[in-house]
Amino acid sequence: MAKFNQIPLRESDRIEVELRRLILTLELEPGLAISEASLMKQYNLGRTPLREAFQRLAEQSLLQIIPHHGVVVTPLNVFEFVEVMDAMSMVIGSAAVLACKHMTQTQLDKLDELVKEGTSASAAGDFVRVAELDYEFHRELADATGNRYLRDYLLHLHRIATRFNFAAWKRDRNSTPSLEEHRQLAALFRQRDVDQVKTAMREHIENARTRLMGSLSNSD
Amino acid sequence: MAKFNQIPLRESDRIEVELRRLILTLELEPGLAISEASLMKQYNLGRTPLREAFQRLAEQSLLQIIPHHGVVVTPLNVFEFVEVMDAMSMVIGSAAVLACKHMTQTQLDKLDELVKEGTSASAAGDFVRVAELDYEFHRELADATGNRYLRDYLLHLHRIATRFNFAAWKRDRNSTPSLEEHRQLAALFRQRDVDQVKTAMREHIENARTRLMGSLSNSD
DNA sequence: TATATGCATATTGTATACCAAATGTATATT
DNA sequence: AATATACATTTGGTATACAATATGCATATA
Repeated sequence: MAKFNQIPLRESDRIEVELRRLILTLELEPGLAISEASLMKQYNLGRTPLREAFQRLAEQSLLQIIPHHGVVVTPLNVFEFVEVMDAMSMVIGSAAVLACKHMTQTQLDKLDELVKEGTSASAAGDFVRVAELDYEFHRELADATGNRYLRDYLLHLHRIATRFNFAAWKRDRNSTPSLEEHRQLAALFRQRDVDQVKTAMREHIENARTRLMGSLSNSD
Repeated sequence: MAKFNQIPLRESDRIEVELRRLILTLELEPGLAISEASLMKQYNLGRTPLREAFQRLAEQSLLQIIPHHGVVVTPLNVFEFVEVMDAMSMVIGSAAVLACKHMTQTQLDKLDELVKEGTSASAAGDFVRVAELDYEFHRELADATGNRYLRDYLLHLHRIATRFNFAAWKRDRNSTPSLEEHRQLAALFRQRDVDQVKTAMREHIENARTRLMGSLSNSD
């Protein structure tokens, strides 16, 4: 009788999540060639769930499958970064307006909580956690837009951008997402100040762009 | 020495393309449950390429994989349609501006050619072909933006919308994409009239929205 | 040297058999 | 009617074998 109540976790889901984590944090280096055999041994998996995870991650632009050649972690380059941020800039304004209008009390509280957690994670120098919370912050925002397609797009772009965030941080430990801006944004959302939210959100993105461009443009 | 020269076509690619075609044209009815076994026999395939195609199509929101239950063609409902069109509206203006600025002579010619082909396809009552050409038109536009992420997003949204186009057409044979608007747009692109292109493109989307809403809102 | 050719090898792509896990349905029980 | 149980079906995953293709290396040719 139980119908989709508790989703069983497939092996392919587990490895997908794990690989995505490794890719986003750059623990799997951009451009790295991945072989099925090594991952099969390393994670004690069969080929089926592994290959299915590959398909999904490739569809998410995190892997590239070159037929009969192999799987490669999608490389990073500055041009791609510019395109992601350009794309983000085009929609973040509309997204912020929608989110501001629809955001629930619960979501507002969640934003505050994320900022608080982020502050301590930042103080502890836990960049991985900071990046996670940054993602969660933007997820609340994306959810609040109430538009599924916009939501998925925003989070897709954010994930792509995350890799550049890590790349910048690895070169310059001072290059971290701005907690202060998140705090400010959370406050503006609570005030339901649509115009200010829109402006602040656009600035937030542009600040992230310039901050990362500085760290990324050292060679490469 | 030959390196990635001619991409070999995998079975999983062939079935992915075929299934996508069937889904977009509604030959595979929204909500339909698909069984591996039947498709394996019907297309004389093994499970592996079939299941990998499923993964990719699910990632494209065209299929839904419910673990241990089955694969379902993603259902259609009016609310989803509204969300797609809202999402499209948010980016189509920026996209049009970029495309207008970057469009090459070759692409301008291609637009004219697509309009011409569309006219004859429409005269012949070949709706499938009209829909194909509509997609190609928007693909040229999306390509011309020069932003990969924006491009992929636009085409993703267009594909989702395509299913609603077919749904509307099946209820009302007079509900077809406006060739005249495409013709007008092609002319404006050629004139490099950014402002007019932007306005016309927005109207094009809104017209499509209202046209389809009329056909879709009869029950369901 | 440079290029071309052919073969051996490794890896991916596909097919198949088998088992485990979950679901849906039918039946039985209260 | 509602709940519980048993069974059949389907998918998820493993293991294995084989086919198809790419790569590397050795050799041959200019």
